Amino acid sequence: MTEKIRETGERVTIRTVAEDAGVSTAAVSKVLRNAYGVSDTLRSKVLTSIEKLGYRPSTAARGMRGKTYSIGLLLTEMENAFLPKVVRGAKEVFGAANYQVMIGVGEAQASIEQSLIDSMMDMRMDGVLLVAPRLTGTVLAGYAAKTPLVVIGHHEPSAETFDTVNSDDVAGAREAVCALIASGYRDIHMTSLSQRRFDMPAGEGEVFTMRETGYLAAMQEAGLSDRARIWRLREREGCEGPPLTDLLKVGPRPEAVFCWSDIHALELINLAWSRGVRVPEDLAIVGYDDTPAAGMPIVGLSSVNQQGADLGRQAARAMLSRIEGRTTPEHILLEPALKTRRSSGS
Amino acid sequence: MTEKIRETGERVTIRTVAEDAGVSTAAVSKVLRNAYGVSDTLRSKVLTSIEKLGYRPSTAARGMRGKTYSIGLLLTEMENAFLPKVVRGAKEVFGAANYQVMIGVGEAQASIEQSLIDSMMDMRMDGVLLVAPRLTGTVLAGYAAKTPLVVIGHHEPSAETFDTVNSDDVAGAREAVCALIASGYRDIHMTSLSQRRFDMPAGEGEVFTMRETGYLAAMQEAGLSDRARIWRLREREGCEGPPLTDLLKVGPRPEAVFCWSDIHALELINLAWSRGVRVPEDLAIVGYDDTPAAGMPIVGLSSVNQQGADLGRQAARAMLSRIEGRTTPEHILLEPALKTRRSSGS
DNA sequence: CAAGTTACGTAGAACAGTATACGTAGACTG
DNA sequence: CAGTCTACGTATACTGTTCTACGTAACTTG
Repeated sequence: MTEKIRETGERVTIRTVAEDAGVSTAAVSKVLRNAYGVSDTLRSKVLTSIEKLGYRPSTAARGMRGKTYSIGLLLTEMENAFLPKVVRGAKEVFGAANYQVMIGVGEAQASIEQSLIDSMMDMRMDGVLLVAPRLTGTVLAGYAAKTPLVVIGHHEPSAETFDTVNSDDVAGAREAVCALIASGYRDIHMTSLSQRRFDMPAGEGEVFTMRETGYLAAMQEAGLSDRARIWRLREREGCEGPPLTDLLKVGPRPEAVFCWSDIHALELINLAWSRGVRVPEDLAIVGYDDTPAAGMPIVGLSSVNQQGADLGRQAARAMLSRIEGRTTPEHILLEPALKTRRSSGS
Repeated sequence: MTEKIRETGERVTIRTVAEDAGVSTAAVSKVLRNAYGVSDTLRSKVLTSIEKLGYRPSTAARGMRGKTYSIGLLLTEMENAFLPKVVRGAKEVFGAANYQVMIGVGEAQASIEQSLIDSMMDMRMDGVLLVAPRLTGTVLAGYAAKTPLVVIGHHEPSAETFDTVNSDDVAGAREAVCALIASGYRDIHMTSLSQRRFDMPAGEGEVFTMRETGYLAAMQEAGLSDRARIWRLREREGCEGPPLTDLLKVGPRPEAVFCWSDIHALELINLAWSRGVRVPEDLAIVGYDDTPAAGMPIVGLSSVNQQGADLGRQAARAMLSRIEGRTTPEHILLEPALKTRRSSGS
């Protein structure tokens, strides 16, 4: 009955290896997971067979009972030039721990994000790492109940079931605005996004909300509250719409603008250039994220660097410890640093 | 014996659904795959149970016998701003066919690329789509024997076992160089990468090789062969090294430079700006890929657009038809188009 | 109305691993 | 020298699907 050594076609499975090495499949499995109870002789026998046959364990099968040694990483969109560093940092740590990272791209839609997270769980990935998701804390908690979850770029310090890793956006914004004030600017406006949810407790929410808080705090500390103004632009609208062009009109034009992201800052700097508005003489600009484009000499955009690689690394470490069994939440905050370039004046 | 309805903990499997709907697991599976042999009554019974229980099929288990409805997409690196469009195009087609796309990032190292492809196959993904891989045709053929394989940005027109989708890099380069010639430039140089393999038949190889061919052809057609010069820069060295700065020295400085990629072109345009070399008056520049940075008004870099989204879409279509069973190879070539901006003169 | 199709469902093997219970040989103890 | 402990391997149940083979009921057809 066990004699049917019929050719299984091509695929070399754990059984092929076991047969070749003259041991049981479980023994092979043990060697693979270097579990307890394997002698050196057995181990080497199995290892040579694996080598000889070019065997690779199937992650799919593995996922049914054990772990898959893979992590799902969800990005909201690929266009944001800030993400590569985060990914690189995370991959560095995960790679060292022998985890593979598979990335899903959410196209900036909550529904796509959700279906991707579901897929990652369906694939039995060992954990899911979210970067700047467009999901509410409730939804996140729902996922956290089913899989180890770590979130980057989403402030939720009271979350009990998942970890968050963030740059201190309040401090970053404050630093940027303080630098503008120190350079002598007084009429400092800010560009931000339109709010999607209004029911957030203080200290929670999306990163741009935190940056607004930092902006307002810095303005207030300098006694400039009455000059503060936040231009809320609809997302994906770009800066072509009336709001941002209005910002450049001579009448109400501020002396300086703090942009919640380089996405806005770069559009603004280009818009200014196109209309002959000199930067920083007529308009100083500070961005956020310190993307590669900001660093191009021809652009020279001052921008807050939030150490993407470190965010990624810390998040990956949190994930690993959570996979190891940690259940107490961790909420990590990293210090950003303003990178000063031409666009913010002297 | 079948009476042990002991609580399985939490997980709702195909069995839970079958029990709830009062049918066999196979019936549920059939509904899921909408296979032949399911009555409307049975279908709706199963569907309501699925809905009620919030059941989701496990991709991992699915991978063991059937397909996983997931595609592995391998990117060489994330930094290249040309990739998002390709990904978006591919996701568009895959998404419509209900496939999930999981992305792996190769960090520009062949060994990492290989381990990612292996992982994707270990996860039993239904196909693997490679973008500008650093792998040889032989290695690619090896993978193609084991899984449906489509490659973007790697010319291998004689490959029998996998498909390729490319922009016509020879034509693109020729168009770029012809445009420069038409604008009156004669001393036109090119930047490229250092060759890694020299044993390629004509018509095969990496994209920059093709672009060199197009450059040389255009120069020859204009009788400028003796003025042609290719500066080969080591990869990842950036443009800080001696070669590229040399290019800007007054003595041998060309009138125009065709860069194999915006990566070089942007560095060059910034380098020129920093040194007071006017673009295009002192030096005209044309890049390749038409990345977002090239389109910024402040940069104004002319660049060859190779329709990334279309590349992605075509590749995804090829993948789907290959998964459906096609075995004859397809080698698709798309027409690029030069986007003219300030940097290439009048 | 018996025989032959056709449609619908089901049981159970298969897939490629993990994890656990259990048997055994050798070392250690009193 | 019998009894216990421990280290090591093995057998086997288990995971969540797909898929093949088969049984049965309803519907045609002669």
